[in-house]
Amino acid sequence: MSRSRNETSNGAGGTAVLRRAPLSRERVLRAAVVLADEAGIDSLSMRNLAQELGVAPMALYKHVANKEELLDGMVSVVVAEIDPPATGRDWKCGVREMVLSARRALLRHPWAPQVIESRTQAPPIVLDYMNSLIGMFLEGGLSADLTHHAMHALGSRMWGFTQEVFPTPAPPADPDAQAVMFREVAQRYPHIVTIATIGSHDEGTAPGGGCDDQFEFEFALDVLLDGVERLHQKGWTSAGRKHS
Amino acid sequence: MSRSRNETSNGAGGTAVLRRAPLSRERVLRAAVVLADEAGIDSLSMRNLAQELGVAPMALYKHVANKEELLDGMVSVVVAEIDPPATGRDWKCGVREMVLSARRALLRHPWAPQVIESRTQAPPIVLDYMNSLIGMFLEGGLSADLTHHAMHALGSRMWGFTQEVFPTPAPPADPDAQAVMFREVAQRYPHIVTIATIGSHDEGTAPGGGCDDQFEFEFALDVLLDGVERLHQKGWTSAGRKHS
DNA sequence: GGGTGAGGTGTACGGCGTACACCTTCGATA
DNA sequence: TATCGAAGGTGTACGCCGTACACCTCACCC
Repeated sequence: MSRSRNETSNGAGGTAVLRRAPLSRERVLRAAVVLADEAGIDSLSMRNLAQELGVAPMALYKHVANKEELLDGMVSVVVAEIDPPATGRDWKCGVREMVLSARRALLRHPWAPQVIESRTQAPPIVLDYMNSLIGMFLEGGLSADLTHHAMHALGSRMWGFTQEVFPTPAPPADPDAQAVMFREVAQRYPHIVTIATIGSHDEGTAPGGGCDDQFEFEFALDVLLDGVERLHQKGWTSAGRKHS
Repeated sequence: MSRSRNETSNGAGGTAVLRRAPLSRERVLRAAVVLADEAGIDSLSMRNLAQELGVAPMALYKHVANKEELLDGMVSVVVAEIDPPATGRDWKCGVREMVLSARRALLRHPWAPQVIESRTQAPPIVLDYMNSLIGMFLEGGLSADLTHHAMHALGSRMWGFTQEVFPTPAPPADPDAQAVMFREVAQRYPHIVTIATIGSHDEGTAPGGGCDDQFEFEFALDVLLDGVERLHQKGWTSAGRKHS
């Protein structure tokens, strides 16, 4: 409808006449990230994304091969947001800092863990990230052997998230039903109730009511890094342990 | 077609005339597990499962509310395969043994990790499992506080798997292309190549060629358990660390 | 000025989960 | 023994999904 002359000649070339902002892989990926951020990953269908961009669904396939590649691209966008750590630090601090930066990026995109775990190929930028993490271990003096296993031990935590399997069920709204359920739960799962009701002073009624995710994450990360450090200091090699 | 008298009166009641084995929640769940085991989780659609059972798709909905509940049930079937550890052991051995039993169960059902991670509610048997894990920590003398964080730190590893994000890409078949790619990879990701080519003596050509998953799992599990044990011996509490 | 290739469109196909109305069967009850 | 109601199974249909394929348009270049 309203395509005025004003939209013309917007760049160095000086000859482009744009009816609408032209699609590009970049634009598609960014729109996908925004859509997933705002509407949830379940709302990210090729059709929805196309609509968001004011374009026919099939137009997207001129810029991404298929939905899998779209998801790969979205992961790349997120990983590109991870900051490299300040240089010249202790390897443990460096790794810690970088992983926590990854975590900050992931928290901005709640869909990312799930999508990352579903990938079957690592995009190049993802390998770059892993490469620099490994580099920090190696430059810190850890053996390639120990570094290898440390990376495996980090697992998904190197992306800044811990898959929280079976998230806490929300307690029922009705206070009576809540009391009944609490009694039943306490009887069948006494240990769960024991550990769930310490620390969460505000909300002691439901298992795991108020965990501090950030604290849990750093706790686990530090246990791992401290453990690896200790093994390093002991001169650990996998040979001595392989069949014990 | 061929429903003979031979199929009648097959049980205690003595009056049942069966045209085919009757459906039941139990049968549906077990068939779903078998189908997922054999054909992969992607082949598990309500339609496929119904066909496998010789039944119309909608018949399944008389036994499970919807596909989510079907998946919940399948997880329950797998978790039921986990053996409780021998009693009277050190807490660390007990936990270790039980987690490794969980791992054995999971390895029999390769689809399980993915399905477990997609659950939003824990079925009762899953809570039973967590409850008994927690019980072992507590009976071992660990504080509820430390146990709580230890469980979080275990994360998905308490189910016997480590989500291997970005699995190793398969090297190209063509040996020439393989050599070229290896050079490129070594240039861009030197650290990855460094840690990938140690230890895997048979297959040193591709990153991460031949990792021993079981070893990696136990390594990480032991780092965590040892770390927790050390904190326990030091009388660790979360209070001292919460804002350091 | 005609050809070319990149980018966008429209239609259609086969799959999915499942709502809904329906039919059959069978045990419990009047 | 007649009736009824519930439990279990069926068939159809709807609205999603990813995407193959043929087509159109139009800027650009020889």
